[in-house]
Amino acid sequence: MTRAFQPIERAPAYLKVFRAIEEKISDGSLKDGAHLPTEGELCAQFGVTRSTVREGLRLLEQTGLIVRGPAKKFFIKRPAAADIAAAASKSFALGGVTFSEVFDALATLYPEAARLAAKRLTKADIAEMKKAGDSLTSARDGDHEATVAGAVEFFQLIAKGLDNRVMLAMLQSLNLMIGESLRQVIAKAPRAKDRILNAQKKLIEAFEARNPDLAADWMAKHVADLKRGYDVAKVDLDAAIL
Amino acid sequence: MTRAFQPIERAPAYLKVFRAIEEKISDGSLKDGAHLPTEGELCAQFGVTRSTVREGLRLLEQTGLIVRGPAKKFFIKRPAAADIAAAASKSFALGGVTFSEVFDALATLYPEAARLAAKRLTKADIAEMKKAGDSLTSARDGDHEATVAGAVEFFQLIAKGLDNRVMLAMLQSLNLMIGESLRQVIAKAPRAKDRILNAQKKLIEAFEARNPDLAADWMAKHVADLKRGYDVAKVDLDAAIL
DNA sequence: ATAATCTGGTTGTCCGACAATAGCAATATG
DNA sequence: CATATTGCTATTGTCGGACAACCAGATTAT
Repeated sequence: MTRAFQPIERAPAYLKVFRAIEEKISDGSLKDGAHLPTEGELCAQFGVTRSTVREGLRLLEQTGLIVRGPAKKFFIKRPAAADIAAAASKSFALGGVTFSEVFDALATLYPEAARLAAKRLTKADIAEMKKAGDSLTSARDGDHEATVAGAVEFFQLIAKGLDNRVMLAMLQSLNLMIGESLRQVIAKAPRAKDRILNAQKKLIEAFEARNPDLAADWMAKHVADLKRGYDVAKVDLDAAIL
Repeated sequence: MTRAFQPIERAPAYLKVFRAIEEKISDGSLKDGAHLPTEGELCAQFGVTRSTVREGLRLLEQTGLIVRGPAKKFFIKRPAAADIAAAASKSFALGGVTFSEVFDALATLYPEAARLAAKRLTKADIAEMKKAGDSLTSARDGDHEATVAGAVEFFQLIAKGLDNRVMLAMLQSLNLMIGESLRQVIAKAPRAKDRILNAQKKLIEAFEARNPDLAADWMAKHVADLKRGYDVAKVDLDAAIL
């Protein structure tokens, strides 16, 4: 039989509020940085009560499309790579992914990232890496926290230098997840800092020489080294991260 | 002056509700698949009103930690790779990433994914790929939708076969984002289907031969071919996806 | 036994209210 | 005059109660 009627779309009002605002953001009617009307104003426009509007706002809030500004007003914000990375890594953690999965991804992605980096990093990027390396060098030897920070910082700089928000978000989410385990490794592996510094030096050289293969190679070694660290530190690779 | 008092922690009640439930989920008190108490019950336990509880629930809902089951009850769900991928790709789209960024990531990740796949895919995985290939082969020639579906399906099977949820999520988010542009390419590139099928065949051979280098190589070609398709279809690589 | 109906519990939405808060203006203080 | 204090106002956060819509399961009718 021919269907004379389409099913009418039934969705809770709070969802419609959410979608309506999301739509306005994605099509550009609500520009990045603009602020949302007050709850009362939204009630009037949508013709629903504040409770309903507020439920919609909670959805937007959690999606990261709006952020609180001064005076508790909401401002439109298009999600940046860092937000996506943070949300993803949190979800991964809640989903119970293991160290081994994270490490696996790291070992797969980062050598290729390094390869790209050798082609794309600007002189300024490389200069920043050197500076970060210097500050790590001068850090007190037993300062594990500084070593972890330095190692992650280096990864971050590579990711940023790729000039690709998708890859940046992916690499950053790995960085976030690897942090804790790195802490354990560095605390227990005696010569970790020196080995990290050496790998960074070699990588920077490869970047400066614009030698993608060499960069990928050293990054692979760097990651493999980290892998050995896991064994030394007796990190259970099959355990869920955090 | 010495501070005698620490700032007392002030957070809206709805946020506390969210965090409390999130905490119970992540520490395992609320197991996957269990159902949340009714709103009324939660009100009683937290000592807040339904409006407040509901705002907290909206946050959980959007985070993907709870899903609606029968009778509109909420069930606990630890986020799966597919959820993370969907959320990430949506955020990327809202963030305005371009085709070129997505393609760039694709070109970087997938050859490595294929390399891993050659090592890890089970016979069953490969059999499934063959079957998918067969159904694509038998699809009507002008059926672009089936071709797109077949191409994406193949990518999905590789991603799944890696047995790594982190990589799965990343690859899936790329798959989601590439879908639309793939549609444009296939509609305009006359011999697209044949070339895709050929690449798939070669890849499957490499998988069966357990030859990682060969697999990576063919995947690189496959991706490069897609790249040419973009030129032919005159897709603006600097345009935002969707 | 199957279909139709009732029923209790739950969600979605509304209304109205009020305390807490933050920004801003008016005022007091030096 | 400049700065600190206070008061005002708009907005948010929370409350309580109310009711229709809805759904699963029990009950009744065919």
